Amino acid sequence: MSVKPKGLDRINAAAVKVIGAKGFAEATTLEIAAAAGVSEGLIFRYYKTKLDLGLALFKRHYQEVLDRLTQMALKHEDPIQRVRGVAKDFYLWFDENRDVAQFLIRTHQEFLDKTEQQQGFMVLAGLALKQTLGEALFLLFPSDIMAAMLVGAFLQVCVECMHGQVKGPLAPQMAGIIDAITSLLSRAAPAANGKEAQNQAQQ
Amino acid sequence: MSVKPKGLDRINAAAVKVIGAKGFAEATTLEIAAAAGVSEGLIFRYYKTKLDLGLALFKRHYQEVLDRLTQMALKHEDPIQRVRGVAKDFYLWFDENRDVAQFLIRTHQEFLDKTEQQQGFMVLAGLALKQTLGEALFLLFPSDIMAAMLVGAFLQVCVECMHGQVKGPLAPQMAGIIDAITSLLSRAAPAANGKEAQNQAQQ
Amino acid sequence: MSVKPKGLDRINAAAVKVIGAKGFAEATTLEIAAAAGVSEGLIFRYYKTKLDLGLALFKRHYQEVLDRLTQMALKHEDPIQRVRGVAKDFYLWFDENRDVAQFLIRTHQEFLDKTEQQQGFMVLAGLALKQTLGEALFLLFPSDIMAAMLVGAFLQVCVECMHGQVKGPLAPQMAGIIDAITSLLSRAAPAANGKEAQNQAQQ
Amino acid sequence: MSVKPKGLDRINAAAVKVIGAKGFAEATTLEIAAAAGVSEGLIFRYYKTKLDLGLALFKRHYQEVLDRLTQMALKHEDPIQRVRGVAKDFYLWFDENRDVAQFLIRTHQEFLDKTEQQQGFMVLAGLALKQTLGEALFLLFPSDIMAAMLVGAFLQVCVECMHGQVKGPLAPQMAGIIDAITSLLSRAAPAANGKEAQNQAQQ
DNA sequence: TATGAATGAGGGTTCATTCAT
DNA sequence: AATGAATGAACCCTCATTCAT
Repeated sequence: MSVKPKGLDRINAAAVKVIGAKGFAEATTLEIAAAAGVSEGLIFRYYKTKLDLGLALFKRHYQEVLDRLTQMALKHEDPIQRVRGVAKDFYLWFDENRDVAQFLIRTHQEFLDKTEQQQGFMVLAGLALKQTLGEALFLLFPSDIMAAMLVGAFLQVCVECMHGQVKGPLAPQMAGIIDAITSLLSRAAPAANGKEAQNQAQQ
Repeated sequence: MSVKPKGLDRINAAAVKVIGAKGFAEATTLEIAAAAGVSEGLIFRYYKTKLDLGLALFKRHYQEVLDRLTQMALKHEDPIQRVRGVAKDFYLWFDENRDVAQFLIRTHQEFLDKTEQQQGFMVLAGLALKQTLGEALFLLFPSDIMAAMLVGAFLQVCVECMHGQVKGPLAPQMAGIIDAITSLLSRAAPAANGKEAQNQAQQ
Repeated sequence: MSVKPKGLDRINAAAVKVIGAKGFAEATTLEIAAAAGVSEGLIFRYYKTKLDLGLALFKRHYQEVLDRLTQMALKHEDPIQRVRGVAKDFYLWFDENRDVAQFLIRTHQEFLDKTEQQQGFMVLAGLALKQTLGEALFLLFPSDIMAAMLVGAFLQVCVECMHGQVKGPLAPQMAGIIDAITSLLSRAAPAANGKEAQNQAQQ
Repeated sequence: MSVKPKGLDRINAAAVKVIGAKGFAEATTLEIAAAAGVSEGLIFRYYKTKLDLGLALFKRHYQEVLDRLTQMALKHEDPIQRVRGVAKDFYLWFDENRDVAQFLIRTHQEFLDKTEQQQGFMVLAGLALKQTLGEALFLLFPSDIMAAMLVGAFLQVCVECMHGQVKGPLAPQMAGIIDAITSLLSRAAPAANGKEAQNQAQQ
């Protein structure tokens, strides 16, 4: 088993912090090196290019959070409880890993295109929606759009928090909202299926 | 017969398109000039700085869309109808002004801070929520978070559309969803009632 | 006789003022045009290049002041009186033509090299020295150095005035000094001739 | 055996030479880099700005020469001897440091304003005049004008030398002139007297 | 492994000069 | 005679990347 060099860890942590704070393009390698307390050249011993660095970190942490949320999803049998658990855990993760979260949220739009990653977030959200509300809903509304709205609603709270428009730890504030939504879903799920027939008739 | 637009107009159009496609930092003035079919130097006759160009374009178009949505909001007395009208018009605008929409959505996070603009979107969303669901809701849940979720849900659809995850014109696809949501709101909001449902059914 | 176009005059005056204030390199054609109240392009109807403009103006005004001082020199028979008259008139000219004076003083180092002008100032000063103190002096001291010192002493006062280190109209302040110097010269001239013999002996 | 100077040193030397030869505005960073035998970008590792480079070099060398002349002044008790020593040393310095001298003389007018430097030359000259000729003189003539004339007389010789109007090393040529002037001063100043003349004659 | 001096391609910006009107 | 939009060369400056040590 290889001994992980100390320099690399510091570079990675610094890169996540700096890129998360300023965006990938605005973050300079000099700045990252300074934040890591190493020389600029050392970065290129571990990564061939700056993009390599960004991409590697993105893949790793994106996979991490995906794994964590998947793990959490497996703890609940009931689809609605599953959504509730995952959503709450997501904000717990956000509060505990602000640096990584900020990094991922700031970069995922530009990095997702450059990765083989299967657009995990959206797919996951679509899956959750299907399981929660039933397949039937998607005969009515396009699943990709529904997934986008779901993801957007939860993500935007983080974005506003990153920009200081929303304060403090999110998990406690979101807990009540998530409870309310899931309880709404419990009642809406059968209703949606009922309404579906009506709406389809109207079209 | 359209008059061939010259100089400034072509620069503005090209800047909106290029910056919208690649982001502000990644868009180069040379690229913008090439897209406009003019020399690079000409840009700086009209704008002191690249940032000036971006900011000026942002302010103008951001104000335009805000005005348009405000205008649309005034057409409806009933808060829920207002939300419905504005939401639908928003996607109409998005479909008709893809370039501008893409530009605004890509840049608003970084440019809003550099403007005196009153963070219009979030404030507007918060206001709409208050009027629609009643003040009472905000004793339960923080208004800024609710506004963020609302904005995020509607905006993310555009974002996914920009990235090709969601296809085609959005207005037709969103119409049904917006109707469903507003009808859901009618039942959720105690202030609004059956006649809303009637109205929707009549359309 | 050709009618002098009004545009040209305004350009010339503006150029003298702007170049005199900021130096040739720092003055832009746009600025000159703006100060003249004409379009930038018009400058190039009258002058092929910016350097042309500067050089033409320099030659004209340099010749003017040289002529004026020469004229003044002719009014006095006695060499010492001649120096006194010319020196006093020089500062009168400076006070009355601040713009032109500033222009000439700021540009003469760089423009003199680019002209066929016979380095008029230095030659004139050398001539004046010879006439005033006698040829004999130059067996002792190199005439070009003496001329440089003389010119430098009188010019530097103008320079400091231009930079605000010396205040107000110069002519009144210099009158007394010039009188003192010429009266000193009257007494020194024979003395210098006397000392010359001694010094030559020592070498 | 001289150690081959690297990086910063070569840039500094090249900048002094190029700026001294062409003036600050006309000297380009590319030219300076070429003269130093380094890449253009390296300049900006050591100086944030071209102006920074010019100003830093100016401050350093201006202080150096001021210190040197002050040092020299302290070696003489008698004011007139002091002036004589400083003046002669000034031209010695000029001959030995042509590059730096040319740089300082060409730039001091524009750089002195941008520095906290206390306008050293003029103040020094004023001080020297007071000590040499006595305060009484300044009841007659404004001290700033007298200082300007003194500085101008000595500086202009350098300027003409820089422009090739005056040839060769200046120190030997100026020695006699400085002696003559100081001996003239001895007779003009009531405080100083015959023993000065004696001292000079003995040399 | 680690440094940091050095590079060079490319970006934003300025400005004298041209040209259609 | 006069305009001012348009050009393009050249400038200052940034920064990812390389390399000798």
